Amino acid sequence: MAVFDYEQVSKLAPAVAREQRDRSPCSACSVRGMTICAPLDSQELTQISAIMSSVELGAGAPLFDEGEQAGNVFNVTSGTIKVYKLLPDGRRQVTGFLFPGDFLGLARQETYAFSAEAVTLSLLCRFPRHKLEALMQRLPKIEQRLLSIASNELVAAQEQMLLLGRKTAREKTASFLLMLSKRSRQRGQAGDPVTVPMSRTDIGDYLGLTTETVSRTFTQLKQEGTIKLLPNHQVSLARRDVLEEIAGGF
Amino acid sequence: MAVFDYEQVSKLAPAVAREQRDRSPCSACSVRGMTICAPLDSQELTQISAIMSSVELGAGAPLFDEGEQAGNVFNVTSGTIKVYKLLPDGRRQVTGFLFPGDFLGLARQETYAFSAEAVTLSLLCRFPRHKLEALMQRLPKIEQRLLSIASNELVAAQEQMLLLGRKTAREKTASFLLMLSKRSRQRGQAGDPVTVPMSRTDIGDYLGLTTETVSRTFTQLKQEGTIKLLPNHQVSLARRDVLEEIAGGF
DNA sequence: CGAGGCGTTGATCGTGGTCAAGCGCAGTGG
DNA sequence: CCACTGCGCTTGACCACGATCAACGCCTCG
Repeated sequence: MAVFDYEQVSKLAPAVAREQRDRSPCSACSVRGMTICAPLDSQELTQISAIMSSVELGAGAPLFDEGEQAGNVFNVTSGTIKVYKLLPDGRRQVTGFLFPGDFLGLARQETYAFSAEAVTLSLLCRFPRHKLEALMQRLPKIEQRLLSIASNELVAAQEQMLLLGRKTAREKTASFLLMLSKRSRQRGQAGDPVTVPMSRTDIGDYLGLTTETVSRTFTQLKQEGTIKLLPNHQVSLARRDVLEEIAGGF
Repeated sequence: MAVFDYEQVSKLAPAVAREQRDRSPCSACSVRGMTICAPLDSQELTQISAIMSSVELGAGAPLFDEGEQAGNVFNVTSGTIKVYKLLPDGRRQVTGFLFPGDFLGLARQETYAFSAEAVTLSLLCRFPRHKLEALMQRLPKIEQRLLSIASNELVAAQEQMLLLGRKTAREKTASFLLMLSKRSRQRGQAGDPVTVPMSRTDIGDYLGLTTETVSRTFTQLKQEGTIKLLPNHQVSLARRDVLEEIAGGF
């Protein structure tokens, strides 16, 4: 009942479900090696944890909306977040999925350029932007780390543009599964039976396709024996080599 | 004869046509306010100009190719550059056009993630990466500026993903023209009869369309009276309001 | 046990791609 | 000086990939 209760809360009181100002949880952080905290020593970790608070979001709970005052930046520590933009008539483009270790909220402007929402139950570290900026003055390592993160995201964004502009539905889908698998491995999890926590609609909005086309393409790949659809949002990349061939250089 | 001669050179000896190690041309730089040099005082400009050299590219001349060792970063001072990625079978996605003031080559990895090529006769400032990084240690302002540039590019990349994944040919084309106009104004040039220096093929590869579709859409917009096609790669946005309505919130 | 959300599948449609031809213009050589 | 060549742009006819519209099965949740 307790769990259920709080999921209710996360839906009703949007943005932030539960938060606490932990003293120094960073030392036990399982994804520290991949976040902005990676280059910091234990003394510096204390400094950054002093300005940090943690946030828990239930599945479907919004983190922030496009156009909102950009007061915080975040680090995902568990769960999956989706980031998207909308057209006035409701058409949606998911510009990215974020997993543990990923950074979120880099926006040099005053407002967020996109919306963010939890796909599954998620935990994040939250840093007030002005405090982080003040800290950056003293710890330039953080700034360097942010630049490095931004550069990597830029490379990924260009790859995604290639996918959206020039790949077929089949190629997009294969690329997507390989991307999930690669990122799963990067954070030390299994690369083969890969977890696909997001809905067909979310996948479609990420790949520039409709749910129906995504579903059909999955079925097609399954019937060829290239992938296997398992229970609990798991997909086995039975023939990774074929998938890579279809994806076309990813 | 001299001018003609050197255009020959730029086509035959690809990458770099002409270069010189000017002493301090930065003080006269017309686009300094929008580049990485913007936050520097005159003494710091001397330092950065010491590691800089300038590059001139003829129309169509490549600057670097995807996968190449990423030894330099660049600043465009005049002309137009296109940046693109290729699929193994030759399909191409132009991920961006660069104009005077734009920065190029940010790649935290060892190799370039994309190719770059001159659309028109262009001039660039070139900075060896390792030297710029060394300079960044002493002038953290540069690093901040780079982070700011990267953040802005990231926002633009997300906007482009929305365009590629979710807009129609008509919407894409309208958005493209408005983007050109906006950027032209940003660097202090006319916003209305806007210069469109790139070919229909380049536009198509940027918008995820074919040349034929781009051409047809231009014709359609022209016949409606929304735009006017003028000589010398000029396009008049006769009905900017209509264009903005078509573009759908850009 | 009923309701609603998500995923799958089928039938049909339409936007934009493909294939092809022709035009205009610039550069080239006779 | 002017045909010839080649490229970029346009236009037309046709096609196909993925969208749209619709129905249904399955599972979860109430």
